[in-house]
Amino acid sequence: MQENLVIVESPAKAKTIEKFLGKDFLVKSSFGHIRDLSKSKQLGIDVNNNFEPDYIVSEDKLKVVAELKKLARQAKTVWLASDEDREGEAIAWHLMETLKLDPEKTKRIVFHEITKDAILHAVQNPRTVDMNLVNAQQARRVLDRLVGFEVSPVLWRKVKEGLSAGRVQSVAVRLIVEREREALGFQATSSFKVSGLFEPADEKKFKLKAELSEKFKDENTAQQFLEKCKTAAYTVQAIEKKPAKKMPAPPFTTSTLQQEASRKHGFSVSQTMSVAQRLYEAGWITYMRTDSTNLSEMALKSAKSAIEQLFGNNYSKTRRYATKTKGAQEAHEAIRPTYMNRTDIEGSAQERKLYDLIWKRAIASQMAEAQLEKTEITIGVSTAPQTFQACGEVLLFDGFLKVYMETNDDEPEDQTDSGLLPPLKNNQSLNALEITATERFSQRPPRYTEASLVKRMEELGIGRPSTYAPTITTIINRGYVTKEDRPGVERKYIQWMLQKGSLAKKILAEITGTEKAKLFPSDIGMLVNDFLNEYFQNIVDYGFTANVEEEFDEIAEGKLQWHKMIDKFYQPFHTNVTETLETSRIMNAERILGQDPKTGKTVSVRIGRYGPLAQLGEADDEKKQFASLQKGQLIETITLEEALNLFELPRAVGSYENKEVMAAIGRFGPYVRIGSEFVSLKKEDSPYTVTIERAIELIEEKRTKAREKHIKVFEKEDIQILNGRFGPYIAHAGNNYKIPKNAEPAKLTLEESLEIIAAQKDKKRETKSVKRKTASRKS
DNA sequence: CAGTGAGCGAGCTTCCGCTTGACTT
Repeated sequence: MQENLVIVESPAKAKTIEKFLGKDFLVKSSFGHIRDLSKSKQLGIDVNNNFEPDYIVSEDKLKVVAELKKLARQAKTVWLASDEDREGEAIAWHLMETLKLDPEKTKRIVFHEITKDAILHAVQNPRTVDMNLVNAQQARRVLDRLVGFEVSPVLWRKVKEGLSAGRVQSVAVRLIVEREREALGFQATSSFKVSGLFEPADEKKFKLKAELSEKFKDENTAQQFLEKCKTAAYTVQAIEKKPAKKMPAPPFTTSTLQQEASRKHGFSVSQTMSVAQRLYEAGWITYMRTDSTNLSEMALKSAKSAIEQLFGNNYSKTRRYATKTKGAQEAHEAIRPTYMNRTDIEGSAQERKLYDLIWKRAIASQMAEAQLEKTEITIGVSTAPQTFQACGEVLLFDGFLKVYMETNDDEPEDQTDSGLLPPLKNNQSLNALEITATERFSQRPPRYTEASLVKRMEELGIGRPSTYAPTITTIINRGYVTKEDRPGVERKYIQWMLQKGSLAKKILAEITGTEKAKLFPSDIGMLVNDFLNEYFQNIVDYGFTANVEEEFDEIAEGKLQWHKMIDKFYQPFHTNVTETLETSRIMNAERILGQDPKTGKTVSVRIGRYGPLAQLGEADDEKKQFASLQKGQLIETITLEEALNLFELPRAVGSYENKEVMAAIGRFGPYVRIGSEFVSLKKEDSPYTVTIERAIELIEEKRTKAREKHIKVFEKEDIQILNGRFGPYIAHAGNNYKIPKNAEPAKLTLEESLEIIAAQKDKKRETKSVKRKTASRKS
């Protein structure tokens, strides 16, 4: 039995460290926190006794704790090596308490990078658990419990059961609700942008595109300008050349990795995290939950040599990045490849894509800046004071751009023409081939993507790298927010063009406002947000976390007692909770839309037991009718006309096979129903107008498809050859198997089918064991 | 899978952060 027991937070880290420490050390993992506030009592906190927390070992940690307890008893020295931040220090303290460790034989150590030197150095410089830091964590934990467990029940009483509120999630919802209202209230304004296509008057070798320095507010002034252009002479007034440079971005943190993986590969935030987790466990990258942009000295060195080898000495430039993020704890390095010279890895397509991104970003961060030359040419118009500008950019030295360029959140609408500009001289005269004035609209604020929400949360200091993805899941699960696509709408715009001396107007169309995988608030999300804003303004204040963080810092420095800080917060907060329970009304977001012109009955919308609904008739009307609001409709914005339309469904379409055919909109979109048979409508059909002929066509189409579904069945062996969405496949014992390309599905024999199944089962097992192998070899 | 919307009023829901599998579609 080893004399030394080292406890870290993650099992992958344990494996790595064990290699460095050698035989005398046994390295184990606590798998994160081992204790938490109890839930059995009211709050898990005694608010009348200095907020004494009631900690219990979490259900899923009982086994780990039992094992660690046993090993700790057998060890001479226990080394607590959890992260050097608030949470890590608390984990160390909870281990002390729970494992009943003897302070005499317990040592607290920390290291910032996982290298042999750093770890040996840590072992030689042990300290004791920092109670101030632990107390800062207790304050954080207790505050979050108090807020979450006192405000949520208010929502159950006043809004709807099962709802939740919290310091982090409620602000995340607020961001989304406010952005939605900005978008809904947005009024686009338009202006006219003028561009010209020129060529030299003497030699017609090349063409040059340039833009007018001024935008015109309306069509009239734009048109007037074009009139002036009819008789104008154009000359080059100035050519200006300026050197410029571009700097690489710092290496990834959790939040920036989530943003780039989303922009470059369309990964969701949780997808990025689970792929990164696999890369970490296989030993390809450093820890993926970090807020630090720092790279270890070893990483800097190996990046330098990798860059020099791959691109040459002039491409390398060692850079150290300071972390600017509010509330960053910096217990880890930035996310980077374990081996900087490893340009590619084995793994799934997703793993390789994400690794590639991490490698490029880390390498680029240690490369020279790009050198550019920017050129700006000004073209004068003899009949008007405005000038045209052409901008060009020439790359003199690519530097870090050789491997990586960060993308932007706000996709610019028109690309500025970059590249080499043609050789022109001052005072050279030009001909205008065409001059166009195009109507352009101001951009509506875009809805948040998961990743852009994380970015905003990080800016506000709300949430931590380990909680960004789970927070998004929570607000979606509570029904506050949905992630969806919304189609754009067609918008007309005007274009005037001057060509060969004559002016012509065109009306063109573009699609605008398309949203893909964006976050939209639901009615309940908006209602809860409004409720919290009214009664718990301080909790959903954007500065709330930042303010309490300052106090947590004071606690960590030993300048403030944690229960005093909590007491100062709790007294007014709790009074507010009690008063709100007594005074606030039950909220259902009811809106009266007006009267139904046909019946004169009142039309209203509100949140009911199963979600938002429209109601025709007053509450005491015995014949009142209900209809659910449809996807994308909000109580806040629905019109009387739209609400009345909801009562048109379900609609009797006609009859077929002596049965009535109905059309309606369900959870999965518009459908027609005959008996208990449901058939989805196609994009071009509408449940309001679909005819019986069309309905029959759709029903028969579906029936034919269902008949064709079964290509072949071997009943005895439970094997079916089926036609699926992605083509034919084999179904057996609850699993599906691909049919090889060279095989003909209809002609497959039982033996061949069994072979296919067996072969693919083997493959599955193989890939699993390969993964396990790489994991144990590398980490 | 495609609905519901009133009501006895039981007994339940809920937070944030630190970790990794064990689950299902």
